[in-house]
Amino acid sequence: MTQRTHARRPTLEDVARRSGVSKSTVSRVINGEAKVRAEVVDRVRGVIADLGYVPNQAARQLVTHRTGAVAVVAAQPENRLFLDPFFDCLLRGIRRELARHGAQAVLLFLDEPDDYPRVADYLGGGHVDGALLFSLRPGDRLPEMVDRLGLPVVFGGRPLLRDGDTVHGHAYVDGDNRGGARQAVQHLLSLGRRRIATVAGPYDQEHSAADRLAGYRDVLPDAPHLVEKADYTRQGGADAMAALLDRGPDLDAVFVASDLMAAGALQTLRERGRRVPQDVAVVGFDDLASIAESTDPPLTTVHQDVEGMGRLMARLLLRKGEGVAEASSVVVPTRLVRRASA
Amino acid sequence: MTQRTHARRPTLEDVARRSGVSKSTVSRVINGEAKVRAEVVDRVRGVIADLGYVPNQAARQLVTHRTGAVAVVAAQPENRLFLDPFFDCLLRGIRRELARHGAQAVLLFLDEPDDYPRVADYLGGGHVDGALLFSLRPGDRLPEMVDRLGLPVVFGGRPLLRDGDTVHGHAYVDGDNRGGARQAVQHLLSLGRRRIATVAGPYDQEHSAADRLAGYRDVLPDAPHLVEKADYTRQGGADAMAALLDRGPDLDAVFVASDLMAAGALQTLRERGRRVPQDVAVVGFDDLASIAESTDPPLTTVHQDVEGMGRLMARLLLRKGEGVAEASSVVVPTRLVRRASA
DNA sequence: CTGAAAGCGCTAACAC
DNA sequence: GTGTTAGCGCTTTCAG
Repeated sequence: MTQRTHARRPTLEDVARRSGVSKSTVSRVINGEAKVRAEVVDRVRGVIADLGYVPNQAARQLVTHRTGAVAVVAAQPENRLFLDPFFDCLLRGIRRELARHGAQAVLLFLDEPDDYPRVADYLGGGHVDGALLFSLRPGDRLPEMVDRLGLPVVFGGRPLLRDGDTVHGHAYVDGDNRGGARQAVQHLLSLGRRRIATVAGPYDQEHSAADRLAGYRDVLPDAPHLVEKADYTRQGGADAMAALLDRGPDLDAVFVASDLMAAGALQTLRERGRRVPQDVAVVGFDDLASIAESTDPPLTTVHQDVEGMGRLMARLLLRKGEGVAEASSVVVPTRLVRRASA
Repeated sequence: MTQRTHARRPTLEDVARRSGVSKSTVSRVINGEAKVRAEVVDRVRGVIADLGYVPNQAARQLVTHRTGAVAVVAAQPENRLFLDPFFDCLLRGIRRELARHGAQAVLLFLDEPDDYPRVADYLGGGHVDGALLFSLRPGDRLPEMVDRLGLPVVFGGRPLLRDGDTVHGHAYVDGDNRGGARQAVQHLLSLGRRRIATVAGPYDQEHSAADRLAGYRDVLPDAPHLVEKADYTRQGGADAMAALLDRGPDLDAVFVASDLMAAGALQTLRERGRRVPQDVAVVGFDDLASIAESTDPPLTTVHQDVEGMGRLMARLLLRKGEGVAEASSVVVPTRLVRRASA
């Protein structure tokens, strides 16, 4: 004898009847069309409020083909995403820009293999007007799944495919990872440092990491490379720094491929009694205020406008949804921000 | 002259025509109903694959009133959520349980005031079958908005209302914050500690923090309380610990209301040259593996089955959606996990 | 400015 | 087993 709690929700028809007008008129009021008498508008609005009427999106969607929602899909390997302020910042940019256009961002996670078909169904089911895709593993099958659905998509970071090549026709937004890394290493060089090591990101997994490492190599073409790979986490950075010190005790500078890892590296350096920047100069990457400004010493790092990148992604997607030809990809420039660590 | 990229997507009708059966039959095949000849099933399946047909959820939803999606809504004050493994863990539990039932979790953030109406519209628009609500500020208006929509809802943590009272009839899942805090402080007492301080959470903002502080007071009814409030962040914990040491240099134990803050507190203690646990015993709260097991020394802390709480929330919501009477709220027990810090 | 009518794509009785 | 028939709640021509 359990009783359903909610009565039938009021429909457009109910509102129409109560206001003594037709459904069309109510619809016009709701959608803010101009050609309705002010008096009628008020009456209808009143009834809507009275009844607590909320439009049924499914019905509306069925005819307009628009949902007002955009999916942000992120693979979440080993919690990385959640603990990295980078994503937080990017997401904020996305949300703000979408909000400006009245669209709701909904975040989906890709975690276990089972998630793929469900997420693909969701994306294909017309729940959203488009999707922003992130941190997919190389060769991830989601891009093609989404392709087949004909859903507008923009990638965060240049997508890495199975064959190591970039998808054609897929719009993406990325920072200038290689150029930024060059700036960082050149700066260290200009400081007179000669034994410059690097803590790289997971360059076999992510383009950004591979590109930053390439930038390091660009500037130091024949130096004996002192490279240690980490996983973009703070702890990973700390461990990699330790390994670097073991392998090259005489290093006098290090380019760390993310601020979060750099924070870890600084901690290791402190524990090992190296002064920063006197003994070892450190440059990070990202310039996330929450990290770079509060490390000890504050971090010299490569700045990316992360929130701006998020906004840009949203804007590209929205434009794509409007059927504007090929939304082109964009690479956002970086610049070095000097603080105390180098 | 921009051209829409995608042709009209195939509909159920198209599939029916191509397979030489009626729409109903195709519908039956799709929804896995038994009473269809195997031969027909195969044929229809073939056509579906050929055409790349994907059901239009809006249409389906319009008649079934089900979406297969559940919203997880979280206020995200000052990035806290994203940087706290607690939420990560909870969310994992939620996602796993929902996935088991074939439902997709979609995460929405409440950040700026503008977000409220949009999120309320989204929730009320029939995009989801229910919502899981988190970390709302006291007196948050979302609960009533959602109430009016008649959307099934379960809260994470006992909801704090404007008048400081708990909503009636709202299901919630919470840890035994007060009891857990008592266990922690009693443990410190049993260790022979007598000057027991506490780093509290934002007790004016969150029930969990208020309850944990109450538990501390329960055990130490007349001791001179050494309480410092922080904001559930690592840095906040570090700062609060410093303040505590300034105010009570002779303290010999501290109960810190979250593992993340405890990690910060340990760092401060180390910097101030206090040995843990010899000089100061430390107990945390949450028992998040990613933190508690990797601090130095490993953290003695109050264990909560966070992932389990997430699963439970999902289960309660699903049950509610099925119209099962009042899904009751549940308080999950805690237990002390001894490691090296106390 | 407003109303009538025709769907959008799907499911669910109900017949056959 | 399978087809027929109504809608679900909304927007959108098209008349008036």
